[in-house]
Amino acid sequence: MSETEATKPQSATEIPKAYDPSQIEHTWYPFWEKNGYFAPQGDGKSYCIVIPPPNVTGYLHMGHALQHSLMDTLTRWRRMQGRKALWLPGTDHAGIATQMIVEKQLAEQKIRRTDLGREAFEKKVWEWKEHSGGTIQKQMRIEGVSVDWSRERFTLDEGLSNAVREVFVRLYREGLIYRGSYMVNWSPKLNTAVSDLEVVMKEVKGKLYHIRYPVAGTDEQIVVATTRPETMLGDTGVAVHPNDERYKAFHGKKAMLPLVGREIPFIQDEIVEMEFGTGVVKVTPSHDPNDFEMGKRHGLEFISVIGKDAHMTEAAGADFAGLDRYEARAKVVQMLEEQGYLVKIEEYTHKVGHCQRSDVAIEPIVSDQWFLNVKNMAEKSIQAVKDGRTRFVPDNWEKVFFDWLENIRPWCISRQLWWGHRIPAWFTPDGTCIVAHSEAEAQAEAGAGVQLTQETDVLDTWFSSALWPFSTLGWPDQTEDLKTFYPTDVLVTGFDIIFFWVARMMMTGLHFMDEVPFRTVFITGLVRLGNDKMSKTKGNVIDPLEVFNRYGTDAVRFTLTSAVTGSNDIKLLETKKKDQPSDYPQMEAARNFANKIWNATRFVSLNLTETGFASETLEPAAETLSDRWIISRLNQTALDVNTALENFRFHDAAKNLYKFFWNDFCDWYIELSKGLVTATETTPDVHAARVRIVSVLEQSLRLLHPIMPFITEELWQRLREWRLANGETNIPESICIAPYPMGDPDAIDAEAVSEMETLIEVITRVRNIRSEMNIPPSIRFNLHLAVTDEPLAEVMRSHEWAIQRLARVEQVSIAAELPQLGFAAKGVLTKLELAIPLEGIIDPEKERTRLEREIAKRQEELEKKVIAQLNAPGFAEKAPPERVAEVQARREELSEQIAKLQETLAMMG
RNA sequence: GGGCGAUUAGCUCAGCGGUAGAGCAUCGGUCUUACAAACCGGGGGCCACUGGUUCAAGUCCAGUAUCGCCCA
Repeated sequence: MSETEATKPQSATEIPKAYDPSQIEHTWYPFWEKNGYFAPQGDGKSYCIVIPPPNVTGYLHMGHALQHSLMDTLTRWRRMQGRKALWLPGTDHAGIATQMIVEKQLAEQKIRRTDLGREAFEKKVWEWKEHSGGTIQKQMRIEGVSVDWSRERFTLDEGLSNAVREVFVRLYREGLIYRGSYMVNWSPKLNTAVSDLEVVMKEVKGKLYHIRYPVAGTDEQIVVATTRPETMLGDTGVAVHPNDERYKAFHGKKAMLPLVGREIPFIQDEIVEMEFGTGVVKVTPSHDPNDFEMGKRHGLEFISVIGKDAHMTEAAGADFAGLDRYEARAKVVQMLEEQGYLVKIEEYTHKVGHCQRSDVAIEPIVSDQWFLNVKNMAEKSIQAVKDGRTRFVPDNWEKVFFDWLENIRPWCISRQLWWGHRIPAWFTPDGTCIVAHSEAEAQAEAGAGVQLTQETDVLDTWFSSALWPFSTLGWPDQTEDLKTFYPTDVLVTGFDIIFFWVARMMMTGLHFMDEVPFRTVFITGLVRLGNDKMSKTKGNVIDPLEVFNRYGTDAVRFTLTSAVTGSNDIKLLETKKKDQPSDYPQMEAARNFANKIWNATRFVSLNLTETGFASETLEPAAETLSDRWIISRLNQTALDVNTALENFRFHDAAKNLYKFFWNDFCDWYIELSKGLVTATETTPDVHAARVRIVSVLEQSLRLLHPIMPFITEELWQRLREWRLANGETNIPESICIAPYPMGDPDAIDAEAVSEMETLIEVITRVRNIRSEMNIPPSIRFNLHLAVTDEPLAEVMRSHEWAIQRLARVEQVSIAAELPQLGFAAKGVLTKLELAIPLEGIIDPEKERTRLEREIAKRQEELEKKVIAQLNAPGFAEKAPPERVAEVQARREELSEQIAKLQETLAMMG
């Protein structure tokens, strides 16, 4: 649909009978986007959310759908409240993932990236990004997200790259970034170092090899146990605990390394566990993190026997050089056995670090890498949360955050990849390292004519993501956006990236902006299908686009939003069907809700044919009881929804809206309004009823809009036409910039609420009796009401028509007492009694059973709850007097009701 | 080994100190002039277990069990 069509919805009377999301979604997004509604506007207080950037070549999954729904709900809500709201979109370059994909594609053409060379390869990746990028943005438009596309950023774009270089240079000059030869997690598959976080521990069934090492100059020998016998080729020591009595005699001695023949010293180190194996461990400083530390502490030799390709190096000796690490293991074991050094092999299950991305076993190796010392920044981040400058919702995540930051180690930020931000460091021929913003700056520092070679490594993608909340707002320039929107208000993300991303944004934000990057972090749960995590490999995924298409985007958004309680996982139910796509009952329910909204509006619209009265001509006093009641409920709902959203209680917000719209507005208000609203002659009362129902509906749509943007805009626009024709002025062009109803406590009329509740109770009781007595709806009967409270009697008298209509009653008689009626069904309510003469309509036996059940229900409550509580020791003395009075009142009420019901029963004979 | 979360109606979940709730499912009824994707009504719960605090405990505390997640 074109923009002009979008701004001119069809005439209200032509509203289709059934809600069809495909007819209305996709039409409004271009209208919103072209009119710039999502750019921050006005002079309100700023409100900002930065999106967790998805992979630039990624596509939408249910996790995005959930988080985007929540961020959009918050942003639309704040925008409608008049805040200067900005939701800033963007994507990240996902270094490893993207490079892997492009390498895989090249591999299909039998090309390796090294064949192409760095520049040509990078060009390929950019080409691929141009080709397959943009998918996620298109999908986000389908989601209806109100992001400001004009501010969209990409981690590798010029501005952000500039910020990355600036941060790197500053941290280097502050001594926090350093380069050095340390043990890192090496992925032999990806051929790069990865950070501690990118290593996942996996349980592996392996073997524990016990190997005999002779003690030099003696006949004695010790036995060491290892899961990685191939590393023995690089052993440069054996270690025991200093307190281990068993090995005191060996202090100062040397062991003879089998197969190699090298003499290696005994060392004592507290890290050795006396209980493990024999209490003696082999020390391979170049291939184990603990051994690395021990090697440093004790000045051991570092011999690398495994290379970056996970094959044995020359240093492993002629027998092993060039072998794969696992082949080498077999050969070492075989040779040890042949030479009599192998004591035994045990089955052994242990945890082995695996590369998160490629799933191969991590090889700890020593290599030159760049590190960021985050100790200080971590402490400041902890403090910021402790001070409440940033809070987590729910707050139990704060503990997780603290625990990790308290034990943090330097972050290895260099990656041996080609796709990413190249580290701005240059080396002179003599090995001097110069870190600078640009090659020109480095050259100036090195002196003209000095040959410079740039560092080939790139930075961890998370290094650039860590800057996201300020780099996207223009930093290092002091832009207006940066001043206006930093610190941002809310970050919505999953618990899985608290460490990867949230903590790191906190650290850099505090360091460079001297202020937290966000005030609140809302942590979402996982979207599951049944009990399982959705995963592509398992094939149990829901494609958001498929369900958007089937149930409507609004319905899926409502489903997800209403399922959010704290950080609990969201379990989506599935009804599997043969040869057809599964059904999702929760989404069906939400779609039915959308249909309800649709049809309620349809009902109202169908009756909006008259425009002869301007709303100003209404008498203010003409409000009916149901008007006062629905306005009270509307305001209460608005108050509740605003409070719920303030507190990130999305389920509460959605539930309140659902209840109000369906159970109050549709079930009662519309039903009660029908008589007037559908009248053929337009009297002032009729017109007033129409104006009021439009007003309540219109406000309801505004309340619903942040969660269900498409259907509410579509319907709101239809009402807008009539309102304009009816003389209303200053109506905004779009619901998304219309004010959000805040709810007014003064608009809540307690008397009207109470009276209306009694009316509802009467109607419901009559319906209940009809149903229980199996009286068909076609039969109409008379109703007698006994009301002593005069104002309430007046309510009943003035709403006789409502009782007649909604309870299908012929005639209503109202008096202080019930008349003698012969055989009648009786109901006892809190403030009144009712009777339905049923002579000849139904079997008295049925009524007797029904009455007995009514009595039994009350009797049970009276005895087990009320009397038990009143008689409980200490209740009368210690409970608050109001409470005691309450329970006593309940006792009176129940006793009275029981007495009346029993009387009726007795009269039946 | 340490920590976190869950355990309430057949299912999915709210409720977190004062009469056990919703949606879906189920059962019965309905062409009642917006909606059968609907309307009206009903049934269904030792709120995991064991103790404790309290006049009062799904609700607070301690422990147990089962399940799930995170860290080592």
